[in-house]
Amino acid sequence: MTSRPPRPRDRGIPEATVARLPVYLRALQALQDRGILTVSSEALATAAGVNSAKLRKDLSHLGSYGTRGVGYEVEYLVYQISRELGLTQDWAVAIVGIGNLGRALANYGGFGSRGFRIAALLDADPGVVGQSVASIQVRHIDSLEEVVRSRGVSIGVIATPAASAQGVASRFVEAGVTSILNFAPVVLNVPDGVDVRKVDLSIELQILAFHAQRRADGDGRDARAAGLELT
Amino acid sequence: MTSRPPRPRDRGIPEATVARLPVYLRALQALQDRGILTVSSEALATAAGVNSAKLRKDLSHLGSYGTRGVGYEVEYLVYQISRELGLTQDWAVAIVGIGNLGRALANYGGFGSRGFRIAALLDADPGVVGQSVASIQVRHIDSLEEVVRSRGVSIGVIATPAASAQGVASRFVEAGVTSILNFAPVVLNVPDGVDVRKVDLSIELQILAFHAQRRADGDGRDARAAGLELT
DNA sequence: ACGCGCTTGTGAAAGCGCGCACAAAGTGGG
DNA sequence: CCCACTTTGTGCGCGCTTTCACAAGCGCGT
Ligand SMILES: NC(=O)c1ccc[n+]([C@@H]2O[C@H](COP(=O)([O-])OP(=O)(O)OC[C@H]3O[C@@H](n4cnc5c(N)ncnc54)[C@H](O)[C@@H]3O)[C@@H](O)[C@H]2O)c1
Ligand SMILES: NC(=O)c1ccc[n+]([C@@H]2O[C@H](COP(=O)([O-])OP(=O)(O)OC[C@H]3O[C@@H](n4cnc5c(N)ncnc54)[C@H](O)[C@@H]3O)[C@@H](O)[C@H]2O)c1
Repeated sequence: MTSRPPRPRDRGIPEATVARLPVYLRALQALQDRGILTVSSEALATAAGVNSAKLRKDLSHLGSYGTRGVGYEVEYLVYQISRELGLTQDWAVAIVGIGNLGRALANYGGFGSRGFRIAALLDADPGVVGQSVASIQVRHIDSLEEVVRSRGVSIGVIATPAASAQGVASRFVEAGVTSILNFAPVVLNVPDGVDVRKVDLSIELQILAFHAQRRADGDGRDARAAGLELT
Repeated sequence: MTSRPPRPRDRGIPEATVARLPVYLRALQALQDRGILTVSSEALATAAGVNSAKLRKDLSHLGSYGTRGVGYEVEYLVYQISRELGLTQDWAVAIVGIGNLGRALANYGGFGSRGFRIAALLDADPGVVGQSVASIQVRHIDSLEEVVRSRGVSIGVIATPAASAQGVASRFVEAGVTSILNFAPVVLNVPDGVDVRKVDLSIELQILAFHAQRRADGDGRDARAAGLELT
């Protein structure tokens, strides 16, 4: 739709690379904690569980931050990746649906450490509203628009039952939230320009089951399909 | 590798297709609940949030189950996909680490409905062991091997802190579990033949942040990069 | 019986991502 | 100063994935 040829700027980092940057970042921070100052692509790739050429190509998209013959300076790379991912600013997150999963998310300490701050918890159940979860008062879903505006919420997390998810998503969008993380097992319908990511545990299990079944079938008929037989 | 002629259906289903089959399955079951008997690729694709040509190609990997001019019979397709994914048998799942997340998973009702049965809960904390979560007694991690054997566990879920995850994974593998779903933010090291899938909420948020920042940058300097400005 | 409209199944092309392999660039020792 | 060694950055080919486009197939109405 928008013109592609007349856009010489190469701001486009491949999606696959973006998905791996957080993994590199975590590995780098682990190295930093151990007092390590520089790291080679080979070592970092091993820590991140990827091929070293892929790692180098990924990093090359952010610029040339390595030194040939030496490697990458850990601290500088942490900063560059953080900046590229937008983690140098802090992001206000609102969680809707404070049930089993919503509570676990609210109580999870690992978010705040990376620039994400839980700014609000919302639920529709009068029995839940008013409760204090992880030192945050749960507010009623009707105040979503007000909360988004007043707290500057830019990321919405949906942890409601599937039936309510689309409604919540629409309200998020209307309130101006353009980034949504959805845990409900439904396909959300949102306008262009709104970014939705889905986490679906059930799908992950089904994919595991598929491969497990295939291994089992193969063992029966084909015998040497996989290098199993551990112990 | 294996002979082509004596194998009517090609056993190799592309990975990308496998990842989408559960989505189709869920959409089909929603249609089934509404009493709909047949569906076109176009309608099902919309419900699943994909391109219709992609859906048809995906389904063609399982065989020719559609009728030209009509579409697909919902019930038959549900059966075929379920069978292909291995959901016609039931899978015993063990969850290790009964903290915030482990409890949410244990209390989640959506697993049982698709062939997955929570067979055991395990933890290392003496204060947690013995507790009853979702009507299941939490057992000590030391009994992992025994539990895996006696309950026929084939899928292991890791919801422990990152520091313990590799150890738990190794014990799962040694006990014969070849499918692992990992929620801890670490790269697990396992032998060939063991299938590990990772769910990392923190990474999802970081990817959202990246795109959100890019949109914000574009709006400031470039103005018409995305079709935002809702309402 | 036949033709019309609808929908599937699939070639073909384009796009994207991965990993090999190597030249370029830097380091350190002599 | 030079040479041997290390490690980055990337050109290139390959295979997987997506999408287009259309012939073949099916049902229905006449
Ligand atoms: N618990 C898990 O481990 C798990 C695993 C996979 C998927 N999920 C999905 O995550 C979602 C939440 O699961 P859960 O186990 O926490 O469910 P839950 O029933 O425990 O909690 C849902 C919460 O959402 C609230 N809610 C319902 N409608 C709402 C609305 N319109 N606005 C605001 N709040 C509303 C309810 O009051 C409740 O507190 C579900 O869609 C589920 O399928 C959960
Ligand atoms: N809670 C969340 O929403 C969330 C979000 C993203 C990631 N995670 C990840 O999921 C994991 C669990 O998170 P949580 O919030 O439930 O943590 P938690 O601390 O609440 O629970 C961890 C549980 O694991 C048990 N445990 C520790 N070591 C063990 C071992 N060796 N064997 C068996 N059990 C052991 C602990 O006793 C505890 O009960 C962590 O790795 C976390 O990073 C959690």
